[in-house]
Amino acid sequence: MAIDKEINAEQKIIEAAADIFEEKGFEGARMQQIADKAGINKALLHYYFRSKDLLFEKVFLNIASKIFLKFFKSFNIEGSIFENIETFLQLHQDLLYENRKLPIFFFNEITRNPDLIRKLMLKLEVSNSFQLILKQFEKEKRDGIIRHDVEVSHLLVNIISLSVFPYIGRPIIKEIMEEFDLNYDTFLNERRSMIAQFVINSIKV
Amino acid sequence: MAIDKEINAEQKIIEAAADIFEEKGFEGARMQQIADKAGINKALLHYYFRSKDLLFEKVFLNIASKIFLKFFKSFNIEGSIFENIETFLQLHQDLLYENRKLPIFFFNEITRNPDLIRKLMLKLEVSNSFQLILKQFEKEKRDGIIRHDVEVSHLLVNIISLSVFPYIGRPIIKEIMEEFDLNYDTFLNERRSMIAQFVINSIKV
DNA sequence: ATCTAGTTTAACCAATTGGGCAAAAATAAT
DNA sequence: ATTATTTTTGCCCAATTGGTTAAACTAGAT
Repeated sequence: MAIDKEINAEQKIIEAAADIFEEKGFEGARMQQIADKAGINKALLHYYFRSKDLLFEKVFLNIASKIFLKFFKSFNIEGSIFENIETFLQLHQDLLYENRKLPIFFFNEITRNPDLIRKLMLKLEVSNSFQLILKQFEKEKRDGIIRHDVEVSHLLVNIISLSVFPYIGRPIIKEIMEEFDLNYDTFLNERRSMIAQFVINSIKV
Repeated sequence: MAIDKEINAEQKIIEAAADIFEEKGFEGARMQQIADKAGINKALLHYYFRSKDLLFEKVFLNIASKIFLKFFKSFNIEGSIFENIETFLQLHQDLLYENRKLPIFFFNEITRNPDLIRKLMLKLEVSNSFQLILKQFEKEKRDGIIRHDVEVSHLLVNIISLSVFPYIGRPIIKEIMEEFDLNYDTFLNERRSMIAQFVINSIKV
């Protein structure tokens, strides 16, 4: 924390804003609250970022870029995706667990303002990265590692759905489970191996 | 529309509020906008519902109840779920397609205010209804219709994940698909049969 | 030491927002 | 027809919010 002292105002703002925006969303976040959390005067927010919109855009693209890069990186593995599916499903789960609040935040904000997606896609090469994954799936289909009748774009969406949705549905899943004395975090943990098995069963030849 | 004339103010407010809240969320919605859409004076909102919070709660529970009831109803089918999985996955997809904006709205609001879930569960018997579905799955497991190593609670979450997530991720899925001249609605349509196949492959004996 | 450029603050502002109130209009009861 | 009750409206209000501004502070250059 001694090193943290040297951090400049601009960076302090970005970090505080990330926390507040992630928790309250764009509409619910207050500039004053961000300033308080950053420990600076509210006017500094405008000095560095002009407006709430611009501050949000900066922070949003920051957060989303980091996660997407880590996600894409997880696919850079020797050997076929099919054979390593358990490995990087574990990586995804780690990523999700460390950023539980991110999914609902991300999807809510891009629904509110779809322009954010376009800006994100310009900053990263989102489409390209997805395309690379799909090509790898296609190759494994041709090589007979994956069933021939599997539609790869659906496979990718399926994997993401199975991983991400339980985090989006957390409040209701948690509440229902607790009614039956079950634990939500245990449930998430079970899914780590379960999702892999579920997917493998559906696509193995 | 001639009959609609007879509709009273209270009902007009509820319908207008549902539209606005669903589109803008609680934080983004404005009481004035709801009044305008309902074609009545803003003070009437408070006359009938006291506050924005109470109006929202009423509307939210209304919307959520309707959908959940329809969802649970879809499981009331003769014969095993496994054998009819295609049938009611179709029903779910119809339900989702008619209410595309609902999922992200619902999950965002219960994340913002988890108390809504508790109130919903008191109004309906959500836990009980889910429990019934799980029991049916268990029975089909014992009867050897479903693989014995399938964990039924995960199966249910998997099915819901595969169905619902593509609607939550709509903005980004749509944007990426359009980059490759593919159509999002077509994609959703393909999933109707695909999800069933994907699930069947994972749980058939 | 003082000048200069960038940084930070306190105080302020206009606009918006949820909400309240008293009068008016409509409806029901006598 | 008149009274009582409910519904609806116009107008107002205090609080909040994003944003501005001018002054004060800081540190490096001369």
